[in-house]
Amino acid sequence: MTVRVRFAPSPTGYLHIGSARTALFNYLYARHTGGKFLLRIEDTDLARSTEESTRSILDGLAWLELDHDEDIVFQSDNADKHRATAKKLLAEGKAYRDFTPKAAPSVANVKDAIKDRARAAQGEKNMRDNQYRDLSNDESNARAAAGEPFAIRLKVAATGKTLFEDAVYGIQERSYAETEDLVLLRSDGHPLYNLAVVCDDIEMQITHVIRGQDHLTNAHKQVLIYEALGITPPTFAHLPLIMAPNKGKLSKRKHGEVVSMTTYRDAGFLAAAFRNFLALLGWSAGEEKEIYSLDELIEKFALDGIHRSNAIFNFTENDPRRWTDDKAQWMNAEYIRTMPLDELISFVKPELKAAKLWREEYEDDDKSWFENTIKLIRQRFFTLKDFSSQGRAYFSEDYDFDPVAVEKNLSKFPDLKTWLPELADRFEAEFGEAESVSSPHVSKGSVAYTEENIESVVKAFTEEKGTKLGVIMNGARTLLTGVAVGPSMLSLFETLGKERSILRLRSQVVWNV
RNA sequence: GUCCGGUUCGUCUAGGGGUUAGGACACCGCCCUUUCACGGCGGCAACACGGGUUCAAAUCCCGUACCGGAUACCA
Repeated sequence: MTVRVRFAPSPTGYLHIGSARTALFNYLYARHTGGKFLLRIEDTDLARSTEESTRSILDGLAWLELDHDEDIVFQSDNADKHRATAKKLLAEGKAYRDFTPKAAPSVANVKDAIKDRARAAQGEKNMRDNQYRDLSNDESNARAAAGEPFAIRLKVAATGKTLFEDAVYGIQERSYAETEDLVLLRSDGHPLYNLAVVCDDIEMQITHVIRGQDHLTNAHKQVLIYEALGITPPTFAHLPLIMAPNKGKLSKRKHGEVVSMTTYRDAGFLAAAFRNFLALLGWSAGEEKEIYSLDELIEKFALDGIHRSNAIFNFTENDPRRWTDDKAQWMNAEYIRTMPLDELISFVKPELKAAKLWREEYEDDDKSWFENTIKLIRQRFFTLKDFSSQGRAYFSEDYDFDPVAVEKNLSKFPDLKTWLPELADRFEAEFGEAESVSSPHVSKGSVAYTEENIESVVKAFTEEKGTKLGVIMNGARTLLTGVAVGPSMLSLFETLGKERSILRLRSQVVWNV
C-alpha cells in the first residue's frame, strides 16, 4: 500500500511556524516512503476562511519548496458528500436527530466558556443523556418532516472505549464515557470538522494522518466515525507542539510576525536553512549532526524519531538581534557561508536586483570579480538582506556612512583627511593611473595591484607618517565601505579594485558632514 | 473539574539499567586577525521532586509537583 499523507490547514491566516513544520513532516514522510503528499484546504468555516489566507499558505509552502502531489482539495467542495454520509449514518441508526434548539453563540471568549462549563459539570456529566437519542424513528421523521430544525449527532455507545496506536504517542485509549455524542451535521445542514475530515481522508485514501498533538482527542472522535462507517482508520501520528518562550501558546495574535513563514522569506532567510531548522524542532535522527540537506532529511526521516514533548521556539521580543530563534539565525548564516557559490548567487541576484544594485556584467565581464566578492563577504553575513545592506558599498558608489564608525575611525584622526588622499596618490604612482570605474577589477599599473603589494605600500606609507597601521587600515575601511566592520583591509582594497579604491580614498564627502 | 500527554544544560537535543551524562545554538575566555566576523582551542551549564524495584536508576514502576493539550451545532 502506498503512503498517502495530507497537509490540511484551515485558511484563517498566514502559514505559521507550527503548520509549516506539520507540512514539512508530512512532506518528508511522503518522500521518504515514496508516497504522495496531498494538500487540502479546510475552508468549511466560511466566516473565518479567506482566499487571501489560502494564497498566503500556498506562498509559504512554495517558499519552503514543499510541493504537493495531485490537485488541491477544497473541503467546502465536498459538503454534499459529508451531508450524505451523515444521512447514511442516520438511516442506519448510528446517528440521531437532536432537536435541541441551538444554544446562543457564546460571547467573547469561547474557549473559557467551554472550559468553565466543563469544570462546572465536575466530571459527572452523562454524555448519553440527550433526550432525543432514543426517540422513535417515526417521531423523529415526523418532527423533521414538520420542519423542526435538528442537528445530527453520532450515537456513541454507552460502554466501551476507542483505541488506536499513535505512531508517536503510542497506544491511546479513551472511554466512550469521555466522548459526547458529537455533532456531525449542524442544524443548518453545515457539516462539522470531524465528519468532514474523516470523509475527506477516506475519499483521498489517506494512510497516515500526521498533525499537531492538539488533535489527539479528535482522533478518538474520528475513530468513532470510522467505526460507524465500517472503515479502518488511517495511522495517526501526532506531533508535539511548538511553544512560545514562556511555554505558552505561540499565537499569531500575540507574537505576530515572528511566527509567520513570509517573515522569514522577507527577512532574507534561505528556505533550505529554515527547513533544516524546522525539521530539528521535534524530530531527530539520533545523531550528532545539525546540517541536513533536503535529500538527507528525506532519507533519514522516520516517525519514530519524533518527540513526545513540546519544543520552545526561542526568541526575545523587542531585541532586534534576538528577534527570532538563535539557532535559526545561525543555521541561515551557516548555509550562506557554506552552500555552493552558484546556488548562493542565484539567491543573491534577486536580492541585489530588488535593491537596484544588480548589473548584468556580474554574469558576464565581471563574473569572476562578482564571485570573489560574494565569496569574501558571505563569511560574515546572516541573511540574504545583508548583501544589499551591509554589502552595498561593494556594488554601488552610493553608500551611507555609519556615524559611529566615522567617529571612531576617521574623526578621531583628523590627519587622515589629507593622508588618505595621499595614499591614493601613492597607489597611483605605484600601480598606475586610475582609468575608470567601469571596470574596477582591471588593473593596468606597472606593479600588480595585489594584496601583497598593497600591503607593502600601505606599510611604507604608515611608517613615513609615523602612525599605526591600524589607524590607516580602519580609517580606510570606514571611508571605503562606510562601516567599521568587514573583511581584511587588504582583500577589501583588492576586491574593490584599484580605481574604486583610489577614488574613494580621495573622497572628501565624509569630512564635510 | 475530567481525560490525555510531557519533564536531560538558558534553548534545540543525544543517551534509555553501570557514561567523566555527548553534541549544537547562545554566553564567556584564549589563539588567529592591527577591524568585525569566520575558523581553531577551551570554559560555564542539565537528568523536576519523593518513594520503590535492583548489586547498580537519568534510564524501569508508583506517587507528587509543574507545564502543555483537549473538553463547541470552531477548525
